[in-house]
Amino acid sequence: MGSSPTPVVTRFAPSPTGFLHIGGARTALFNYLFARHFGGKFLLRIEDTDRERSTQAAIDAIIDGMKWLDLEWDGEITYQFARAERHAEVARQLLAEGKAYYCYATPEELEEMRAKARAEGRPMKYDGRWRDRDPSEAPAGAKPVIRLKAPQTGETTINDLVQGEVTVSHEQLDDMVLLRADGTPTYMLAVVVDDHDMGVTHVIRGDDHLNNAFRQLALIRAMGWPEPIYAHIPLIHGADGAKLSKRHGALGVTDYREMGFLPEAVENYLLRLGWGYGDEEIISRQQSVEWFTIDAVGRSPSRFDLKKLEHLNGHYMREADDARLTDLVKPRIEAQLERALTEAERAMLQSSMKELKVRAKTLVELAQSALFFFRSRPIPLDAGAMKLLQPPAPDILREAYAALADAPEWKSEALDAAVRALAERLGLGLGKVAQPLRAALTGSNTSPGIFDVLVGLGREESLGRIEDVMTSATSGQ
RNA sequence: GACCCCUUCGUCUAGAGGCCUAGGACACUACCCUUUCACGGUAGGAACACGGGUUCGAAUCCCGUAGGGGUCGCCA
Repeated sequence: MGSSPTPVVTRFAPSPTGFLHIGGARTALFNYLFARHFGGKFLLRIEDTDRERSTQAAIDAIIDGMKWLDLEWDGEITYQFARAERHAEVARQLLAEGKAYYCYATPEELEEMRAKARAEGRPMKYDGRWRDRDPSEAPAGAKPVIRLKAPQTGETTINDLVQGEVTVSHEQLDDMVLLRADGTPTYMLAVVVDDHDMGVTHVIRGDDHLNNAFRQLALIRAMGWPEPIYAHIPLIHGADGAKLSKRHGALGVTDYREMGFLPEAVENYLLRLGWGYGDEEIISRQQSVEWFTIDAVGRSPSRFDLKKLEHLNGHYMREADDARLTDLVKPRIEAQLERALTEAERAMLQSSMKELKVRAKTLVELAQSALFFFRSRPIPLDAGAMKLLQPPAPDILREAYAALADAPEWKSEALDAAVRALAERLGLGLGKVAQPLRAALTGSNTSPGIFDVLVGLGREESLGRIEDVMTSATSGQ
């Protein structure tokens, strides 16, 4: 493993204006893995300088999502807004050094400027009209912003760990606002100051920030601070190829928890989105820390594929501990049933988990498939079950009832033997007997193995359910 | 509009000049297993955006074209 000359410090810096979305989660994951790979630090900073849009609920949701994915950050969370005075101090320093200046241009003026630039096919940037003007020319009573004097000639090349060498001409840069008219810092100022003060060595973020990097670098250079290493990772796109948004059903990372996904499945999926390690598909946390390198991240955006996530989730559910799955699925079942499960029922659920989990791709499906165990008699029958109970099923069930009732013990092997013997005696395939039984016992045409169902349900409940459909078949319709 | 980035099966990717008649995974199809559904196994269809170079040889290097994406706020 390579060791960095300086300790690696990465950071995840979401703005709390909504939940932790799936793209943000991936950015956090990459930052986390990169730091852990090098034995460095992974910091969390909440960019709450937009007082209008930042909410405590969003902060809670982000932290909740990070914890769910087990992305443990080092040290305390940094809240950007709390550092506003420090940001302003940097702006004033730049002003004092002549590297920044007051600008009195009004919003209307700027709007007009942009419209004109666009019409003339020029970059839509601030034209620097107050750059060299004397503040004495300022309109009376107008509140100025502070702008950075950005370089106007030459070019900057960033050696991005993901994007490679990217060069932008300084003519493309404009004098960005550092401090707003109300004295609060802009994002551009805040990130640069915070990253510096926090000792961030590697800025790993979405490539929607690639252009910002050049402007931020101008500020860093004005301050004479060390430049961080950048890695701009491609965004996740929806199935239609456009930037992921709510429309694509890509919600907060914790919405995937609601949808019944396991965090390790989401993590594995996110990791493989835009990154690969040979033909490896199933990758543990330990392996990913060991294998992860940022330069192996692809440069092209990738699309979100729920099917693959489901497949991965099915895999991780099969591997998951039965007790853990039981705890996760129990509340879902209770919600459906609108009652609590007894201790005995919980135990039964757990002992059936081995059979149940191989058939489900999500916890939602798992809960659904386990529901029949806890229904009270007579259990509801779905369309598939009704079909299986058409004649001659009732007659077969009568025979089955007797055979099962006579079984020497209520164990899988004994019941298996009894039912097979019956099928043979009737000259039928096992399926001809098992399917009606399944319908009677589970109310559906799909379920775990019929003998596991019988054992799980127990003798009394099983025979009772068979009896229910026998009687309703004779009396009904 | 300007600038920046991207382009291998439907999707995620392997591939860093000959190992590629392009590999794996998801999805799909067929078959096997089988009491149903899954799981598992086997097989199959499916891609180097296009056009020029460079080279003995290009998915891999260069240049164009087309398409897609991103950014251009006193938002972050």
